Amino acid sequence: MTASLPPEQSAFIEEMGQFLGGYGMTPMAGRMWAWLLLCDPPEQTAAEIADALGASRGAISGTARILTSAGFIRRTKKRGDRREYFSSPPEALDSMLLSAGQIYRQLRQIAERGLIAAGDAPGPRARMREFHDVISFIESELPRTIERFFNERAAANEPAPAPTPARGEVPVATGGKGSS
Amino acid sequence: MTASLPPEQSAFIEEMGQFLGGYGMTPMAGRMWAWLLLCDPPEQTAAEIADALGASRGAISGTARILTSAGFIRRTKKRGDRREYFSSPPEALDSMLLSAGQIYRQLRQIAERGLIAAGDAPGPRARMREFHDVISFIESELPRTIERFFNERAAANEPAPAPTPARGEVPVATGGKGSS
DNA sequence: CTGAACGTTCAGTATTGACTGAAACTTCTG
DNA sequence: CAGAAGTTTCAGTCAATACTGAACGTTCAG
Repeated sequence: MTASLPPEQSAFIEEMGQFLGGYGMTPMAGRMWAWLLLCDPPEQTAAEIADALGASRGAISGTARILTSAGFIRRTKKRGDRREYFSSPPEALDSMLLSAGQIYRQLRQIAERGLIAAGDAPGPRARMREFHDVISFIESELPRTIERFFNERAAANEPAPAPTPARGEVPVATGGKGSS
Repeated sequence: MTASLPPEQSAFIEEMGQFLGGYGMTPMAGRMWAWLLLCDPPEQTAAEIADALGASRGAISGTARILTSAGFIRRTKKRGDRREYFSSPPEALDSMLLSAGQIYRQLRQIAERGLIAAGDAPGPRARMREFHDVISFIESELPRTIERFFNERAAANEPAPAPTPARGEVPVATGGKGSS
């Protein structure tokens, strides 16, 4: 409503909404995450988010809980301030990839039950076995691939072999922003 | 439903329905695919499927089109027989994994537009860059992982032919794609 | 040619669930 | 303590959509 965002931004927000909305989450979850990815003070209050997205406070509240429990956003509370700040931390990406991995895990579990359901009929059993094996392979390989990404990038960014190569090497501008 | 299936089978069917239903496809698509994975004559007519799933012909017809265009099932028409036979071919798994890969592709494209939307504000740009790079990496690595599975399995099957002829089952496509 | 079996299309229905908005609850200021 | 600012909860609304069932089109047998 009050939010007249640049068209590219509202387009991105809407696309993320449709994307996540199409894959099990709510559209609002996608919009909120998108906004927290591109908002300029990286930490925003519920009111600011609601205003930017033209959504009700209730929707923000409910969505915030979902996104928090999924590890997509972080809630920060400051003493002496009733307000609660939301932000999209670097770990959000890990959480997202982890969630994607969980999909394969879930499907593999279903495939296992399907293998039982197939009984000992050779045809069905062969088809189900194939189904299960492919899923199972992806399930086990995906985390390895993800880890490889972070290893490679850490090596590229930090030639010094630090013992704790935290992946969030981007210094999230903590503090330093005035009140609005 | 006219056909009362074993509880494990209907459980599997329902789980697949809920799974695919939860991720963008319709529940019926999941149920139908599940049934084609575990039905004993691997090729079934629309009427048989409708009966097994307790669904209407219309639902089967619409779902069949979706699944066919997605490459999840195969339609076979025999001359001298008006009926049309549906089956779940081995390539269905490739199609499924390909679809999963497309998800990352789609998300990467959204991330690119997000990068534009971020403009040149350092904070948003850094977050969006990270977002984009992770997705992009997975997008490019996943096909490689899939190919590796088929290569490894083909290597395991090729030098030592299966000791059990397994009755005229279709020999699963042995890495049939002209990859090189 | 006539009739029947099969598949497709489409309007209608029922369900789901995402979002709104107001009321209740909590936390900080004067 | 009283009042205000902020957040959560929840019933209600609205739109999306998955499925049904009947009518239509099509193909093969008699």
